[in-house]
Amino acid sequence: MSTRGELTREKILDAAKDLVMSKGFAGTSIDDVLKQTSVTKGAFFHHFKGKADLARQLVERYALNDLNMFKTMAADAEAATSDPLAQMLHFLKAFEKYICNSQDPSPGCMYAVYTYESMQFDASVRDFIADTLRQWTSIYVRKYQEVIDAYPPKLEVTARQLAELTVAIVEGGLILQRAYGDTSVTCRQSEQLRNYLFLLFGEPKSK
Amino acid sequence: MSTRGELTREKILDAAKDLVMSKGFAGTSIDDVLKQTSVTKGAFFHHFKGKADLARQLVERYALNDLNMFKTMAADAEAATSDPLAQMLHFLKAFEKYICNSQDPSPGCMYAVYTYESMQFDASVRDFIADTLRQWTSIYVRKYQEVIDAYPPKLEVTARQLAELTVAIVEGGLILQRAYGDTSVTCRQSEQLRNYLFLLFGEPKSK
DNA sequence: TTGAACAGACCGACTAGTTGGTATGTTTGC
DNA sequence: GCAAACATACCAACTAGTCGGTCTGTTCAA
Repeated sequence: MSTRGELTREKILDAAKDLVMSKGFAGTSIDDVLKQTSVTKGAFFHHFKGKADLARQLVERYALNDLNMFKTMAADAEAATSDPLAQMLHFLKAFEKYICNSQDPSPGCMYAVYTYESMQFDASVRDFIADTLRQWTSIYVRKYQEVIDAYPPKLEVTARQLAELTVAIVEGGLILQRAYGDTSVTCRQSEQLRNYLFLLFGEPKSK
Repeated sequence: MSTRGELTREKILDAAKDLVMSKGFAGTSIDDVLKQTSVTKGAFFHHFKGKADLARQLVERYALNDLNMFKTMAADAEAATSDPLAQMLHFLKAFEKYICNSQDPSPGCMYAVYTYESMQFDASVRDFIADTLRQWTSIYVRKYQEVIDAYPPKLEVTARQLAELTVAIVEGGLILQRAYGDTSVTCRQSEQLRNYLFLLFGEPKSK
């Protein structure tokens, strides 16, 4: 699988990810990527049809990695306990651990980058982002529905509201984290979400 | 105050804001702004030293408007009631009304744009964003501290945590809102925050 | 075993258009 | 008349993208 060509393609995508994350997509030129990777123009255009193709491949790879990590964490939580609320809390704690232990000083979300430069990209890329984000929330929706079914909430809430809130808190946390240069912000937001869930649903019955 | 020159300067900033919000800063060229405004290059460089200066003036004006609106809403809430919790809820509802009634299909936060293209800008602009965001949260911190002092929270929380959560929920909500093209997302997030505050502090004693 | 045929990976000079920015002149309102 | 406000022509650097060619490894028939 990791032929020579595949290796350079990955190298390009890795560098592009870092550059896009710090300067945005429009702010990153192909020459920037080439300089960073010592890859030549010919090689670049051998692997990518153009800059738009780079954009697409970049976000598609990101989404794949992202959903994989997400699903691994979810499976982890499901293996640890059968109680939906305990699973959710387990998942959130795992996420907090991951974010806090990341040595990246200014991490961020690729979807957010693309969303705030949305008009740069053609509709299919925008749709892909929206779909991925929807897919992401819909997994949360299912989980939260199980929680709501098992634990009558103290206030009327829908699974969708909680799912969107979960995603929004992470996205918002990452922005503050980047702006402040404080790596612990997103963690603290996630803790607050757990607080909210505790107040809504109480303690999980079984550990 | 609104001399002829001031008018074109405002016209440029207005157009630049729209463009930057939809394509990002690096994705917006000076020529784009000129085309949109029918202003000539000479006029542009008469009012702005360069693109970096446009960036600074843009975000400074945004911060000014933003903080003004924020303070107006806060003063409104303080005029309506003297109870800190009731003030906070009043403020959040006013904010929700403002966001929901905005006809802008894909609004967003200029700070978020700049934060995700941060390496485009020099350190002073980045610091300005961080300072403004800090100023924003610190007003929340003071308010939440009053709430905590008056209403013993059901869980141990700091005013800072709640303040950051408030900002994060809005920032995250705006991203989802843009990505989905759904104008009601941020509102719903804010409602969830009010839910959390209700569970933490209960009903305000006085309306 | 060898060498012709082929294919994927890569090179880097080149181009047409765009970029931010400047230099110089003209208009406008007081 | 004078300064702020604006217009126009221009430039050098950079941009994405092209294109003819090379290098390296594999396949396969003789």
